[in-house]
Amino acid sequence: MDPLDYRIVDMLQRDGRATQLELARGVKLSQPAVAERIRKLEEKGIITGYTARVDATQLGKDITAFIGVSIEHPKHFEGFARKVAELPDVLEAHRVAGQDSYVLKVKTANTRTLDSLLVETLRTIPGVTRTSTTIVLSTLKEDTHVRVPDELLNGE
Amino acid sequence: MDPLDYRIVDMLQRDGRATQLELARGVKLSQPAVAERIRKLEEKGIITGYTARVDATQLGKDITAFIGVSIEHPKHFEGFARKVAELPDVLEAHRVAGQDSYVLKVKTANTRTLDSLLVETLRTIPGVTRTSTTIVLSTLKEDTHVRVPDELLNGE
DNA sequence: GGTGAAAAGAACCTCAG
DNA sequence: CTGAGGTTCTTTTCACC
Repeated sequence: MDPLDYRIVDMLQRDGRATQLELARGVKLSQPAVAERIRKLEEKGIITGYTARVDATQLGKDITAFIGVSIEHPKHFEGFARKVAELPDVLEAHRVAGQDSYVLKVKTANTRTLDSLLVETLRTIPGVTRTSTTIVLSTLKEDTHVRVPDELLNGE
Repeated sequence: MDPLDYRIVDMLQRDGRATQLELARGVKLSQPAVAERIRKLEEKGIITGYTARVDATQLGKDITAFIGVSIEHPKHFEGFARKVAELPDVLEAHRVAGQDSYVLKVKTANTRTLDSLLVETLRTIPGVTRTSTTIVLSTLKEDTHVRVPDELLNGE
C-alpha cells in the first residue's frame, strides 16, 4: 500500500464505475499499472466490491432506526446473529460494549413494519430481553466513503 | 417504477459494475431498454451513485463507534450540522427522537483519535452538552443494500 | 515494479421498424 | 421495446525498460 494505492481506493469510493484510464490519469500512472493495482487491492480484500447507492425512501423504506438489543446471556449470541443476518430490513448489526449487547441499524417501510420487526421478530429470538429503539427524524449525512488521511494520499 | 425497474436496482446494488447487457439478461429486456431505464432511475434520484466498498480496517480505521450527542437548544442544530458534515471520520449523522439530539456513526483510527474527536472536536461545538459513546466490538453485518420486497420484484 | 503499443473484446449509442 | 449496426472505449497482452 503506497500513496498511489490509497488514491485509487479513494477515487473508486467516489465513483465506483471509474475506468482504469480515468484512474490512471488521476494517479499519473499508465492504465495497465492501474489495472494491476486494482487487481491486487481486490485480492487483498481492501476493495470488497462495488455497489449502486440508492435512495431508500424511493424504494418504500420511510423509516430509519437504530435498535439497541439486550441479550440475557452470551450463549444466545450466536443464535441471535444467525437470525438477524437474514432479516432484510436490518442493514447493520454490531455487537457493542455497554448496556446493550447489539446495535442494529434498520430501514423499514413504516411504523407498522417497524413494530412487527420489534415485537414479532426480534423479541421472539431466544435470549432477547429488551430492545430500545431510536427513530431517525432526518439524516444529515449517510456516507460509506472511508476517508483516507491526507498523509497517506501524499507522501507520508 | 415497475418490477423490472426494481430488479435492475436490486442487481446494481449487488454489483455496481454490472453492464447493461448483464442487466438486460437478468430482466429479459434488450440492452437499449435497460440503458434507458437506468438513465431514468438516475435522473429520478433512485440511483444516487456508484461506489467501491472497502475494508475500513485495512485503511487504518480500527474503531467503529456510535456517538449520541445532546444539544441544549435547537438553535444550535444548524451550526452543529455544518461542523459535523465536514468531519471525515463521521460517516453518518442523524437527528433522532429521544434523549439525544443526534446519533453519529464514526470510523476512526484508534482510541486516541476517538478521544480527540470527542473532546477536542465534538464537545467544542456550541450547544453540545453531552456525548455518549458506544464502541463496536464486532460487526455481524454492515450492508448498504436496501432490499426490495419480493412483491415488487415480481408482479405485486 | 513500471511503460507503450496494439489486439481483442465489450460496451454503449443510434435508429429503423 | 427490439434488433442490428457502427463507433467508441476498456481491458488484456506482451515486449521492453
